[in-house]
Amino acid sequence: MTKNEAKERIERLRKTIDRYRYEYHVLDRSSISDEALDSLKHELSELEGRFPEFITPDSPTQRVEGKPLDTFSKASHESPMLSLTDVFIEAEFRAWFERVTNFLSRPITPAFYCEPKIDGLAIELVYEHGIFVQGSTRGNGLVGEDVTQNLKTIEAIPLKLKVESEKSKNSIPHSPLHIPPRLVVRGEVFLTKKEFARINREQEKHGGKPYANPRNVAAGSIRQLDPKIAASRKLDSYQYSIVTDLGQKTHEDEHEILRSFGFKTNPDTKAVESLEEVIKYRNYWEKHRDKLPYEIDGVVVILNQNRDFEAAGVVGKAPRGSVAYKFAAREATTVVKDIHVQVGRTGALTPVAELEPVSVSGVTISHATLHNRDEIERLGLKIGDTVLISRAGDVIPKIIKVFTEMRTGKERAFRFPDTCPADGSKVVEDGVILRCSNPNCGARTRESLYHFVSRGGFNIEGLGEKIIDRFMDEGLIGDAADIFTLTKGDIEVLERFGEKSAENIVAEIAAKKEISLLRLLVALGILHVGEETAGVLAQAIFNFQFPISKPTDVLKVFHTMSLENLQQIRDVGPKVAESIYGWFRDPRHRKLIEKLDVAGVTVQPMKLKTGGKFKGMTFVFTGTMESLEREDAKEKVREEGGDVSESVSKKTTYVVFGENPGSKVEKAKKLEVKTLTEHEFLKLLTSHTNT
DNA sequence: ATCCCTCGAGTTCA
DNA sequence: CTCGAGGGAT
Repeated sequence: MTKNEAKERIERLRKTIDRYRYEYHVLDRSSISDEALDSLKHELSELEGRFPEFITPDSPTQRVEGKPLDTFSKASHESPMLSLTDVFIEAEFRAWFERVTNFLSRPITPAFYCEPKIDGLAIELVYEHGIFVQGSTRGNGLVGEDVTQNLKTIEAIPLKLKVESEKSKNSIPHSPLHIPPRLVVRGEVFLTKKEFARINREQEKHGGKPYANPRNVAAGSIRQLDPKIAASRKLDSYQYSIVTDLGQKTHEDEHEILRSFGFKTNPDTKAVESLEEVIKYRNYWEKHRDKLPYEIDGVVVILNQNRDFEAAGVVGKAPRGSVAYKFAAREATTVVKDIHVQVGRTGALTPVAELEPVSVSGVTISHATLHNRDEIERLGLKIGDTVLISRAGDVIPKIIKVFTEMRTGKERAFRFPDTCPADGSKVVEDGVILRCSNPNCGARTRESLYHFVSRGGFNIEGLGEKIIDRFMDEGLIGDAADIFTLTKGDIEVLERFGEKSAENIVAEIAAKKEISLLRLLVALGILHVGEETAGVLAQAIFNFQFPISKPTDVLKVFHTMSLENLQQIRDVGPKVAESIYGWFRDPRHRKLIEKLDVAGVTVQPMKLKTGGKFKGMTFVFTGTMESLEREDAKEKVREEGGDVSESVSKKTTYVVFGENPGSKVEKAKKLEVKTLTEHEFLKLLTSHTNT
């Protein structure tokens, strides 16, 4: 990057950040998430680090946050309300503890108190003789806004402290004997995800733009002049610390005392005694953050011994004895370097964005699919744009927003090619999808081969895309049938293939020569025929007029069927029928099937179980199972006459879940569909009761 | 004609 | 996982 380019980018980043910061901090209303804003700020400070000559005093990196609004009267804090230093990775976290130890210049016992870091608004509450008298926001740390009236609408905040009975006083070790004349506590006001979603639904119903995050709405509600608005939003609040000295020795004590006074505290906090346990706690919640009813972006770690915490003092605007151990951001901003077009098995042209690599949810992302032409238009994306990306379902990278204000004018519009990038054939439209018109397109042949050997199809392990590419490029194979006539000698002469690996591949291929009718139909890659439809077809044609034992039998059967015949089959309508009909009448496909026969591929006789014990039931699998592969499990269900589906609906009989189940379990609960663990499923499978 | 349910296809990274 | 669209129900 040249100096001039850096200067321009720095300026644009500042402008963009300022705009969203204004929305965020002053209007409590933002169209982007904090993570997106952080990502932009991060790039800015990095650029400023490389080009310090461009740092200006008004840069967002130089600013101090949070000035109180004039609309509220001011409330001074008894002691400054500090912010927290962030750490993201284990090494940074360990470094923090080392810094503290060094600073105290004495070894301290690693005793920490951990709590979820809620995405909300920090508040301070003052009680006099047990009565809530004042509540305030953080403001600039020294002076905040007096929002007492609004805080009074929150049910989780007691208006009057609870007085413990003599009996319970004894059972709670640190419960104070008396209500102190003055008590100052701090905590967080937040919105549950559910309430946030409800408010956004309302908002959209009235034609407004949805809010980007619950923090903004919580802050906005508390900073309303009209308490009725705050009351209409069901805000929640946890308190987490006591400013007043009541003789508490640890942070854990403070939580206990808070509870005894009738404050609501977070139930998921934990006192631990080692760095490892903190890391475990943090990683646990990173994985399970969706289980919590509120948004969190990390965990707060504090030295549990108040003596240590206080001795550690303050560094900058943050206490040294505490850190925010944050999760990897789920959103980040980056730049689209280019857009290229991929050709799939069906000839579909898919645009893919090449990104400046960026870390999202702890994984470096460098590509993101753009699906189709419409998607690019919808986003208004140009090559060179600065974009916001996330991972759909925490897996698939996705561009969610284009920062048009970051444009320099050098961005190029992307033009979809009129010809296939792989072979130059004409491109034809098929709904929103563009396809290469040439059925023999090289890219399509290649993709079809990948599909042929994939799980679902012939399931030839050890024959991945890289190796297929290699074999094709070496001229060893031209189509799927050639795979079965590969010999050890063919392979072992290739560079980087030894005798042993050649042997393994050949053995694996030979072992998969016998295939079920269902998988054969999937492997062929007929448009609109996936696993489900293949299953239905297999049922329909097996023993149709003659038994099927080899690939050409399949060919014969389909040649006896008219379009009308095909449409008699369940789940087969005009489009699917047309596709199947045409496929088997294509001379190239006929030749392929004949070659498969010659190569020795055979079709397993189908165990046609009428009235298996799963008849009429539909199973959905999710997560990883220990004892058996997902494909095998599906097979077993089908053998017992059951159906397997990929999506949960009210027609689903059972959802079977293994390790790390996806969202399907949630959906099952919502639809009141029964769920089974792997163990329960196996028991059901081996039981002999016909239900 | 219209809605709802499902299926198919394509996609990323380690 | 998500989108688009095929198929079947209404």
